Amino acid sequence: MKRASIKDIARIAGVSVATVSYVLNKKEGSRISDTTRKKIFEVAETINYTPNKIAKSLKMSKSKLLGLILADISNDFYSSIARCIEDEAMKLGYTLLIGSSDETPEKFKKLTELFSEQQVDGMIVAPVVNSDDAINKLIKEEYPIVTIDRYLKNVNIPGVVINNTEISEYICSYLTEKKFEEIIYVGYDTKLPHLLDRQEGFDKRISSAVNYKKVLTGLHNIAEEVYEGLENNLDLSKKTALYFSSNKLGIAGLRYLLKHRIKVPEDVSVIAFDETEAYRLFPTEISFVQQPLMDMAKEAVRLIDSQINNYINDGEKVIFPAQLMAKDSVR
Amino acid sequence: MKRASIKDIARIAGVSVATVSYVLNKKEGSRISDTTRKKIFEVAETINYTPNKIAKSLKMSKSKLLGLILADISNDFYSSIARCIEDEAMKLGYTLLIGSSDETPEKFKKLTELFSEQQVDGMIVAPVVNSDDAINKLIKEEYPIVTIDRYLKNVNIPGVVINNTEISEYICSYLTEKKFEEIIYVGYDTKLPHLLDRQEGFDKRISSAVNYKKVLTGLHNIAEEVYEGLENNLDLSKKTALYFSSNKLGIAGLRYLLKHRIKVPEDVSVIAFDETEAYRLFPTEISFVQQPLMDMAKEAVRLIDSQINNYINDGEKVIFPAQLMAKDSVR
DNA sequence: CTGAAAGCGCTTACAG
DNA sequence: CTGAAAGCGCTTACAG
Repeated sequence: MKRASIKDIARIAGVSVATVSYVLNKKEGSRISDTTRKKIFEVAETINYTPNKIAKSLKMSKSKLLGLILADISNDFYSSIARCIEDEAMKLGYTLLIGSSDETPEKFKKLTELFSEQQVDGMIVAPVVNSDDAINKLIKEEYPIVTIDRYLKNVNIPGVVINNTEISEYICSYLTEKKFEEIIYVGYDTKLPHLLDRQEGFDKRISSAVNYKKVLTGLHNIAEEVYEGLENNLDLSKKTALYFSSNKLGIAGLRYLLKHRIKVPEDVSVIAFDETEAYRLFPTEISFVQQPLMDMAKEAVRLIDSQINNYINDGEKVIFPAQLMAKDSVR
Repeated sequence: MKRASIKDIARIAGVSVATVSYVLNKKEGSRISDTTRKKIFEVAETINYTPNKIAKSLKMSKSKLLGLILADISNDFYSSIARCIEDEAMKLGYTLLIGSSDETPEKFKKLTELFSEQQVDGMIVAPVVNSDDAINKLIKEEYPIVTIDRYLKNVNIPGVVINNTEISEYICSYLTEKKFEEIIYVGYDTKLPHLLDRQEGFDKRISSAVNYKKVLTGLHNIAEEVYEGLENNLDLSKKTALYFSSNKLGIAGLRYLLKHRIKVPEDVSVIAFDETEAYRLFPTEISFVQQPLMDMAKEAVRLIDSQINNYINDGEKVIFPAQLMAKDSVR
């Protein structure tokens, strides 16, 4: 599958490669006669020419490739983000390299290296715990990079986030007003700042009048740990609300309730983070926290593109408001 | 962010670029003294050298890039496949470009062109209706390409598929034995061969004794059309079974049942294609058809890799067996 | 209006 | 054991 090159076109059309390059790139300034222009397009068509972007990239020091590092592309939340980013990136002429870090700094680092070697023009990443080194290395090289969804403390790069603290504060107030006797926050035992924010926002607003418990799980064994946590903490004799701070937690928790035939909202009330089709197969419509993925994706791509074109790392975070979509799962 | 090159290393270490290239690539044959070897690694480390794969790609005519074209990366089924393929590809040193075709031949074609220009070494694709031209063009160029999940009639390329016809035959027999009075096949009104296979397999085994109906929807307005189809066809006075031939159809259908408080399996029995977390939040555990995604991904990557290393298009399809995971939704 | 030439960062056959 | 040189497929400043 030897591919035709610009040189082949030049030879066949009887012109120089320079001329071919000019007409194929439709450069304004260069005035090439319509005859040769036509000829060149003709030849290109007949020999089925496809430009070699790799050669162009090398010459131009621009690959029009964008790296996207997520925790796990098979997770609903991330695949939705990936989809939005794909669309936005394509609008600006970028092609996406996608990788999943699996929440491990090693894999994360490996992906940044891989992408960097492949000369991506920039990266959009959801950092994992202890990925500081990998990211700082990129920053030192002034590699364009922005975060999405997550961020890192003490690492100063632009990114898009949601108002994690505030939305959790809001949820807490919302639940408090409903006079629950007990509220269980189901979250992660992690150092990821955006998740801690969700927790702290909740903590901040919690009334001393309500019985407040936390169930925290690791990032890897979610279902089992949620089951165990609920088993040990859920007390149906009290009017209780559950707040799941991610889609995975929400799904695990709802499965627990289903399995034990615990009715929502009759026996217990539920709010879960993120939007996922799964919630919609639960017998009760679940109140959930919706993130504006489309807007976030658009902004992330805009940020990375502007950084690529003019590198300035002001560490600016663009904050989008998440929204409680109140349904029937809270009473 | 000017990056260090092999030339920089050579200059600082006081050797030629050839020597640097040799040691960095750890070539066996070339015997470079341990002193210079050490020196070169040292310099590379201190100036923070990252190899430029683009330059290497150009020289070697190998990019170690793989293109993956799916219908929609945000669909559970495809994002799971993508995840498996990502892992397998990485094992063989490939990096993944991912794109979503949205079931339109235009977008599909655009992606093949984009990927081809980016010099991917090969593509793994789930073709859409009328993508024949785009694919034939690649074949003519002897571009390594394999299909996954789907295939095209009259287009001869290797690929991995499941035994769509047989599994549907099996499901049909399985349901028939249970003496349903009415069976509704919910599928797509499409020309995609793998979906037609599912339908034909079912048709083939259907007994004239049972009342057999089909609800077919377009690829784009699934939820609404499933609702309407069930509204018009579901007759609860009969002992009925529903067979949803994809996860999207299954989810839409289950939502319909939920909304109308139709109990599974008391009022109606259900089998759905594909595995998705969503099914697990439905009050009844849903019997579903499981595809061996991991094996399929592995084989797809193996196929494309072997095609890349030694192009022979024998059009061979590797068929994996899907499996009915019988749960509580059929009685 | 068109072309010769340099150069992007690599690899490798060849020579020494 | 090491280096000079060609070349992968492009772009572009410069010259004519």
